[in-house]
Amino acid sequence: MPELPEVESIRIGLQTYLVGHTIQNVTVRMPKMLSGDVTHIIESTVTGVRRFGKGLVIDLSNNFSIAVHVKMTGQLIYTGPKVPRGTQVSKEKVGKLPKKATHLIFHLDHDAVLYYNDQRQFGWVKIVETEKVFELPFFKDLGPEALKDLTFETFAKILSSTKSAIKPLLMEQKKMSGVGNIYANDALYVAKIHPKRPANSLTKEEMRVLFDALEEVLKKGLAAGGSSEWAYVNALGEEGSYQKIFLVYGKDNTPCPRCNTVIERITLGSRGTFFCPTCQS
DNA sequence: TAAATCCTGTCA
DNA sequence: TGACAGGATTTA
Repeated sequence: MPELPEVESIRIGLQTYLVGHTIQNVTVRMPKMLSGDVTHIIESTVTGVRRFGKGLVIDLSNNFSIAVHVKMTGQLIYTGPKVPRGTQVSKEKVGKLPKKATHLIFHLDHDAVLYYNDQRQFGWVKIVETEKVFELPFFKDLGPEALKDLTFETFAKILSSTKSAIKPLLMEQKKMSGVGNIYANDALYVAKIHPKRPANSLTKEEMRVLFDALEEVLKKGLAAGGSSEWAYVNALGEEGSYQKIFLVYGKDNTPCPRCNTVIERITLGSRGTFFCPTCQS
């Protein structure tokens, strides 16, 4: 499921290849995936791509933006000239496009195309004035972002202020943004903290260890180009590799890398939660 | 704070 | 064939 490292990988790809392209036309195959007036973006040129938490903002030359949240299975795939390197995108990696789950097709100049695919249709694409991006519900209430503006002091304050379980808390985008199920599970494993621990029961030292663990797993995710356990691919349709180094996520019934205890799976906040019952207390 | 909602591919 | 997964929002 795309979290900060996955969405950042998409952002980098779009920033590299999409910027400078002009949108000539848009094919809307599933109207419910798109909101806003599509005529506002025709003939406008992409000037930059920003990311806030797990949200993306494609900025256009006419002061409009395309805000995107890919949720579980959304994909933004660019095909066309790779401007920086001057080579073509490999057809093998991208696969045949459009496909069944392709809901929006942005036709660009120079025979380039941006596809929005979404198997489960949980994501959204919104056309909005650039200055009103932060009035959108998701962006409006976004908490400080992990790896960027989330300081340890703020992190400690967030944890101290509630007795709710630490793992679901890490995933609350209004408290802190960018962390989802995969990296929350792995960070708690690195920090040797049980996912059900009340957040305010952590000692200052444990909070520090967890803060550093979060940074560590997110950076590893970024270095691996994200994880492709589900539908995630980057802006060129390529998979990441972090799923190959999952520590506990999806590893139930396999031995703990540290102590060989069998990894357990429980449901916490209606999310799959994986941990080592020996290491994490 | 917990449960329902959206949706479809996957798996038992 | 039915249960299940799951981010964020909505409802109870």
